[in-house]
Formats: sequence, structure tokens, C-alpha cells
Amino acid sequence: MIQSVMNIKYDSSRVEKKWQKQWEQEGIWDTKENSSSPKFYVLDMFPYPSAQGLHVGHPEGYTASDIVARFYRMKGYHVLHPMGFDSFGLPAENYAIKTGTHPATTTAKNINNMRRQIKSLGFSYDWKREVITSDPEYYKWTQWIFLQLFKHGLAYESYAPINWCPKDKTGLANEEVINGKCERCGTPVVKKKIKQWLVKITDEKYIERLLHGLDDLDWPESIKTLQRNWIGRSEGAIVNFELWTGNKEPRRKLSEVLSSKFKVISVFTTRPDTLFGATYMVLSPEHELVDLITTEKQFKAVEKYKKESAAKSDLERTDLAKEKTGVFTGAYAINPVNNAKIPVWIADYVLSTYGTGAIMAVPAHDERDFEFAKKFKLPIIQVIKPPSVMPKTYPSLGSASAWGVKEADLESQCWTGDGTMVNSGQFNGISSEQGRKKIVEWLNSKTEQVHNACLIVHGISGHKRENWFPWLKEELNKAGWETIVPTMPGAGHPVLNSWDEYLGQFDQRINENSVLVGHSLGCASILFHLQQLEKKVDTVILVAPTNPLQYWPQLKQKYPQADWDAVKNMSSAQNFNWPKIRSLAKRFIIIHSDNDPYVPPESMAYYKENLPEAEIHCMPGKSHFSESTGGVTSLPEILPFFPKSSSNSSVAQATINYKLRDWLFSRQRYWGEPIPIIHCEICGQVPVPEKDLPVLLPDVKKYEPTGTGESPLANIKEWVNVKCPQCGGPARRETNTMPQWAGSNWYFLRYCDAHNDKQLADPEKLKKWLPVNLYIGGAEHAVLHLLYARFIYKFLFDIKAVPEKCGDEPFKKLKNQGLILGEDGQKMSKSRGNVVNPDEVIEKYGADTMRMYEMFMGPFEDAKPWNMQGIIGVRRFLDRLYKAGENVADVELNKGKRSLHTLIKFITNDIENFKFNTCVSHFMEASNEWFSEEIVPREAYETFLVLLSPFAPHLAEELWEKLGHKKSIFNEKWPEFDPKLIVKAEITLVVQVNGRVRDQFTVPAGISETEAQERALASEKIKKWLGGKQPKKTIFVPGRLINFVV
RNA sequence: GCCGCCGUGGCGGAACUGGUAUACGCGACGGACUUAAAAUCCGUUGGCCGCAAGGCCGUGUCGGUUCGAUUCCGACCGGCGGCACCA
Repeated sequence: MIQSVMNIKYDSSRVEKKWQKQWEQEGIWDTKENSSSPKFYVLDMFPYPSAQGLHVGHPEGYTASDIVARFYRMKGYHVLHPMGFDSFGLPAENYAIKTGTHPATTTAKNINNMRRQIKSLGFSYDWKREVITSDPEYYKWTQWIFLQLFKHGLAYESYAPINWCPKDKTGLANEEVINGKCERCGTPVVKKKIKQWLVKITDEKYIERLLHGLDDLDWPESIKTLQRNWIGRSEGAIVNFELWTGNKEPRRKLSEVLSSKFKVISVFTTRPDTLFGATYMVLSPEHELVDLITTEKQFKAVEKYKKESAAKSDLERTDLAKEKTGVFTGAYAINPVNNAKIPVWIADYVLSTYGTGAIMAVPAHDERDFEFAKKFKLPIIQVIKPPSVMPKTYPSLGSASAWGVKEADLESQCWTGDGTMVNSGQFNGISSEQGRKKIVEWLNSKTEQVHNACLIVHGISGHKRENWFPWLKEELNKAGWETIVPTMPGAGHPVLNSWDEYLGQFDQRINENSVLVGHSLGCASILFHLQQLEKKVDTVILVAPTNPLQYWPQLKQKYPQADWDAVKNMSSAQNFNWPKIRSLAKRFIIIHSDNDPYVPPESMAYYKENLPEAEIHCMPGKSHFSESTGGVTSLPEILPFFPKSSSNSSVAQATINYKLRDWLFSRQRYWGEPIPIIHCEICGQVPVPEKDLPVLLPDVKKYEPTGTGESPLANIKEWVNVKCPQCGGPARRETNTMPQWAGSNWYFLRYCDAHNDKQLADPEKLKKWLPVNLYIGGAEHAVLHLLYARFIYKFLFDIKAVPEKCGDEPFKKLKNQGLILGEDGQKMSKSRGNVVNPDEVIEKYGADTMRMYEMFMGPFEDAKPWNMQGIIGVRRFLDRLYKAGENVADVELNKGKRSLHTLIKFITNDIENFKFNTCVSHFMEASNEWFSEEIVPREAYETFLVLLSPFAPHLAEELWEKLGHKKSIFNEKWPEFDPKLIVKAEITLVVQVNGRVRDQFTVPAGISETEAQERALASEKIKKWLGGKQPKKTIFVPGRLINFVV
């Protein structure tokens, strides 16, 4: 029970309030901007201002960072130590739904309460730099960052299915889904297809940097591993399996299938060495090819299975799927290594979102495939022989037969490790590691050399296009093209309508053998897309290229009803980076006519100028629209320009896959930063001009999300309906808000220049402070916050918003505080009733006691239970220290010098090594040694107070003042220890016989081995243990022990 | 299942680089002060045997390396955290 401390002399609450007030008035924690001393940036993860206020876990991290901040200040550093609030989020919004109180009101109230609580612990924060993410002055720059992402093609809208929490009525990022349930409310998550904004964290430009950047960081290894696993890089190969053309009763004509974008089934595998053991294939039920290949006979079963798996929530699909399920499609594919005809199944153990959404199944060497094959009686062929001898032999571990079992016993288990290849044709006998490489090489070399992808984009040139493209497709098919990716027909202006989908399909298929064809305005699209893709291709063919600069304004007028949403990419035609485009293709071909009103000489001049190396072919007498073809000319005439069969088609291609998915950046909720995009019917997605930022979050009457995927903002007509900033036409604001994590991934930049209204922060100030030297917070942010913040920082670095000098990693050193558990050893929670309220602790014991106890409980990074009884020990220590102040006298510190300097050394080292718990122990030990005496030497007492001041600032300051000092103790320099004074004159030498302690005595510290031996052998006890025998060997550890071996 | 971390007194924990295991604190027990209690102060406190000197055992379990292991290696058991059909 909490015991009364009323009659203790030290009145903590009075003293603490007194100094908190005085420090604030004097502004002694204000950051000194102009200082030539080295900088140190100590950052805490800022809290969400919850209604429950501060948790005892918060002060643990804050105290540690405060100790470090004060320590570095006293060591002469120039320290930035700020605090703020991450104040957008669901709880305030849910509270608003329940009570009608505006989230801003709730948030302000909670912030005030938490700020009071934080201040009551006496931390040395520079509150003048406080950052609040829901403050428009702040989120203006969150929006600005979003606009930069958008302008760099890293923020995009998509209709893909997302994780949807039915209770919170909002989309969740993958990282927010835990065991198939919503991180916040535990509701099972379902898939929902809604329009959403995503941020391309998986962009090639960033993903490897996010991975490798971890290598040099001073972070806990566990967090780095967590991030690496989350990114989930795996190396392997994409292998193409041809469809078997003899399939019976196809529902679709073979030509239809083959002319689709899937002529083959592509799989991703990390084990190409097991290809000879691939006895069947599995597509995920969502795979687009399923419809095309399923046979009439299997159609019903496949449809039923697809429906079933679609209806399952993620939770059911993973949790309940202990038993594998699946259905045969009726189709077969050809294994490229041995031309074996293997069945194609669908099963929901194959994920549509990873790899290509299809696998080759090698039941002998993959647990899941094995299980599936057993259940559906599919053949199992062993192709890897497990090593029969262990890499290292340990006789104690029994015989190697334990390993041999796996070789023989394919009935009940499979071998997923490496080994020697068997049943694999010419690869028999080589190791599986080698086989991985060799099989991929071999497959590539034996394949007929043809192109594998042709991307065709036409313009909006109108009527006859429907004829041109199917025909082109067919002709190219006949000509032996491996894969033709067609345009998608649709209403109005087909390409434009399907533009987004269209691009997505190509991206992975395009490689250095691809040919890209554009017609009319599609030429600009092709070039722009190529530039965005940043992949090398073989050839770019431009047929009747119209000058985009000339045409877009006209077209907008001409086709006001068109889906101009989709034209956005082309509106950026002004942004062509010609040198880059020219570097991306080996060959450029331009085909035009001399009789084309849409391709006037200016257009040709435009392309000639920018693509000087292009081969130009003029078709005399043709026009832009030709009767039969819809193109500039008839196909037979342009086909010769398609380069034929000049390079490799990749049947197998080494590649890399990641688990990480793009970051869901929109929520269908209210209390968040509005996404600064305007949707115009003509111009599409238009970024809000920077001068119009911030887009303020308006008031609403109802906070409930509509549940249909729209936020409550959609109901405010006067806010939603705006004029397009580009064309002035009618437009609508984006009504989704940003996710919880939007504001928190750059707040540490803002602290450097918290009130700048011209830019997110002055680069000069960023240069001064970044990167963060020490970042302290909970391990629960290991993935979400720390990954996103690193990504945004790298992006800001790339666009030069973060100066080059700062580097592209924001947090040099990271420390995670361990969880503080309840007294019952369980996680603190309201329902368990084991929550400790910091306010009460401070009231009973004082802030300094609280701070020191939190440090004393155990290692900073370990989880440890709170103990109300334990805290009294710290309080007693502080009381004794307080009392000892009365006995301070100006006496010479003679013998005490050594222990004083030892203490300085311990405290200094332990702070540097984050061992705050042992600091407290050292303080207590020193206190027991010195302060129970009648006379306390001033030198010892004062130095002790300076060392203690980062831990117990109020008491240290109070006692410092009582000693007669006029200036704050925090102006003191951190004491240095003198190594000479620490050396002990005498030590206890331990004498061992056969490694067991048998005697010990005090000897001069520098005792030599011979002397030590003499003394030890003289000991009666040792004589007894030696039993008259001569030691075989003597081990002498200077300053510690001597050991005789007999 | 996979990845990471961790097992030391009644409890939180300490132990440098392989060198006296259990520092410091809590609790418990005994004592002082007090009419009494609280508070405070002093002492004892890993287990077993012994009057004692002293001895034996002891850092999750079993084994290994070593003159010597809480520390290094191997296997296992138990706990915590994360990921989870990632091909």
C-alpha cells in the first residue's frame, strides 16, 4: 500500500513546483541556436494525446532522453530536445461520434492535460518548438509533402482491394492488420475494393535503400530484423510455363487465350533448382488467367471455389486453412525443363498479392505443396537429395541416420533444404545452390529468340481504331511474338478510360526485349510511360506522332465528356526528359505520312529535334485515318518496321520479390489531414496549388463515415465543390483524409524550425540539427512509424528538401524502452485494473522519485513489472540525501577521492551505455558510504549533486541552492574523473586450487606473479588443498587471482 | 511453423573482455526508539550438513570446450515479442 510520507522533511511537491516555475521563467531549456559547440539532437517519440493521459510507460522513455539531454548539455553540447503531439487519429473521432464533441475540442483538452503531466516531471524540453500535427500551420506541410509525392509519381489512386475494418469503417494498411484483425478494435478485417490513395514505398528507387540503409544504423538488431522481414526481399526467378495447347473442351478459344496478355503462366520461385520436381501448378483463385483456361467440365467447380474463397475473410483464409483446399481447372501447362504436361489447379494457399499470383508446385521439397499433393493425390518427385552427413560432425549428436531418414521417407515428410540434385537430367549430381543459377541460364539459352512483349498505345484519334488493333495483334501473333499486350476496348476513348489499369499490367512484363508502339497521341503516352518506368526497352515505334503540346488543349475542348482523369500523365508531356527517354530504348522508329492533317511539319520537327537518332519513314499519300486500318497506313506496310526475333525471350529470369506493399494513404474518416487534390472532370487529378495550402479541415455535422467508402467530408457540398485550379471548370475536392501516420513521419524535421511559414523547415537549420542523434520510443513502432518515416525522409532527401549534408537516414541511433507491466506482471490495461496513474505516483512520492524509480526498475530495454513497494527505496535514498545536506562541511576529501572519481566514471559510462538502472545503484552505494557519516565533505556532496542532477533535477537544484549557489546547477560542467585516482592501492587477491576459491588476502595492487605465488603457497589453507603436491600449472590474472592446478 | 529476445535468491535485478555469483533496492526476520503504531536507524537473510572451524550444492535441463563458464559451443525444456500458406 502507498504509505504516507507526510512527516518527511523533504517536501517534494513544493520544491518541484518551485523549480519548474523558475526554469520556465528563465527559459533555461530554450535551445541555443547560435552556438559553435557540437550539436546533439535527442528525440522522443511524441505521444498521441489520449483521454487517459500519460501512462507510466511514457515517462520511462522521456526520463531516459531527458537524462541524456542534460548530460550532453553539461558536457558542453548544444542540445535540441523537443516535444509535441501526434494529434490526428481515431479515438477523438470515435468520441465525437458518441458524444458530438468536436475532435478538435477533445484533442485540445487532452493535449493540455498531457502537457501538464509531462511538465510535472520536470523534463528539459524546449516547449517553444512544440509541434501539434492537427495544427493547420503544421499540416500545411504534411499536405505539401503529399503534393511532392504526387508530383513525383509516388502517390497514386487505385481501385485494388484493401483491408477494410467494418467497425472503424476505414481502410487499413497491411501493417495495421494483426492476425487478420484490425489493430485498434480487433474486428476481423475483410477485403473491400474501393478507390484509395497509395504511396509507392515499394518504388525501385526506395525499396533497396530502405533495406540496405539499415546496415549502418545504430539500432537494436531486433528492430532491424523486423524491418528486413517486413520488406521481405527474396531472390529467385520468374519462370514461364507454356499452356498445353491440347486442352479438351476449352470454354474459350485457344486463340483468345493466347492473344490475351497471358500466353504463359508466369511463376515466381526461389528454388528454380527444383523445377524438375514441379508436378503441378497452382493459381490463386483471383488470378486473371483462371477464367481463360478453365474447361467446360471444371467450370462449375472452379466458379464455386472462387466464390467460396472470396467470401472468406483474411482470418478464415489463413487460420482455418489448416487443411488445404483447391480445385482443378481442367487445363495443363508444360514444364519448360522436361516438357512434362502438368495440371493447373487453383487454391487459396497461393496468394494473389505475392509474386505473380501463381506457383509451380514441387511437393517433394515444399511443405505446402507436399500437403496439397498428398491430399489430392498428385505426383511427388524427389529432385533434391538431402545431405547424408551433417556439415559439422558432432559425435554427441548421434549418427547421421537421423538425416538420412528424410531422404527415404517421402511418404510423411519433405525436404526443404539444400542438397544434391537428382532426377534432373543433365543437372544430376550438382548441388542445389549451383543448380539454381544453372537452370535459369540453361532455360534462357535453349529458348527460341523472340520478343516477349509489345505494348501498343493509340491516341484518341477516333473511329476506326477498333479495327486496327485486333488486327495488329493477330498479325504480330502470327509473326511469332511471345506475348502481345493488347489495348483494352471500352466506351468513349478506350485507352484513356483504361489507362491506369493498362499501365499496371505492362510494367512487369516490359523488359529490354520489348517493343513499344504508339499511334497518334499514344506516342506521347508511350514515351511518357517509358520515362516513368525507367526500364530499358528494345524499340520504340511512333506511328503518326502528333505533338502533344499542340494537341491537348484542343482535345479537351473537343471531347469534354472524355475521361480526362486518365489523361493526367499526358498533361505532363511538357515534362519530357528527352535525354532520359533516349537512353531507355535501343532504337526509335517514326512512321508518318506526307498527307496527314494531324501530323503537321511542326509535329515532326518536334520529334526530330528531340529524338535526333530516330529512323524516320514517310508513307506517301496516306492520311492519319486510313479506311481499313484506322491507322496511318495499312499493317503490311508498317509491319516491316517491327524488329523481329532479335533477342531473348525470358523463359526464366532472375528476379527479386518483396513482401512489402504500397502504403495505404487514405482513410474514409474525418479527423485527419485533407488530401490536397482536386478532381476535375476535364483535367483529372489536379494538385492544389501550393499557395492555397493548407487545405483546411472543415467542420462537419456528422462524424460518421458514410460506410460506402466515403468520408464525412463528402457531405459538405460547399467544401467539396470547387473550381478546377487548372481549367476553371467544375471540380470536386478529394474527400479522404490522410492516415494516422502521415503527420508523424516528418515531425522531427519541424522541430528544427517549428514556426516557419515559408517552407517546412529552413535547410540551414536542418543542416544544423539533422540527423537525429538519439531517438527513443517504444518498440511497437518498429515497422509502421520507423519504416514510413525513413521512406519520407529519403524522399525529402531526394527532392532536396532535406539537405545533402544530413544524409538519407533520419535516426542514427535508436533505443526502445521496454514495456512497463502491471504489478501482476501482465500488460497494463483498464480491464485488468492494473494501470498505474503517474499523477498519483508524483503526488505521493514526487517527480524525482518517479523518474529515478523508472530508471532503477531494470534494464531500459527490458519489459519489467511496476512495484509500488519498490518505489519507496528510491524515495528513502532521496530523503537521506536531503538530510545529509545539513551535515555538509568544508573538510578535505582524502580517502573519499577514489570512490568519488569511481562514481564519476561509473555514472558517465553508464549513461553513455544506457545503463540507468546501475547508475541508480551506484548513487545508492555512494550515498551509503558517505552520507550516513556525521560530516559530509562538501566536494563529495557537490559533485554527487551534479552527477545526480540529470536524474533528479528538482532535488539537485534545491540542494545546490541550499549550499549557497546563486546559479543553477545545470550551468555546471559535467565532472571529469582522474584515472590515476581510481587505481586501487590494494586489492583482494583470490587464490584458487583447480579453479575453486580456497583463500584470499589483501595485497598491493601491483603485486607480481612471483610474489603472489609465494604468498599463496605460504597459506596454510592452500597447503592443505595442494596436499603437498607441486602445482602442475599456475595461472595468474593480475589484480584478480592466482590459480594452482594439481 | 519461422524470426528475434530471455530464463540468476521470496521479488525487481547486478556481475568488466571467461576470473570471488547474488552488488543495489524491495520484502521477510531480529533489535533500537515509542505507552503503542507508523516513520526512522542498526543487524541477519541462496540451499543443505555442522556446536564450530569448515564443507558440499547452486545462475532453466543435459552435455561440450577451459585451470576456471551466469558468460563461449551443441541439444532440449519453459516464457515473452513479432511474422505467419511470402513460393
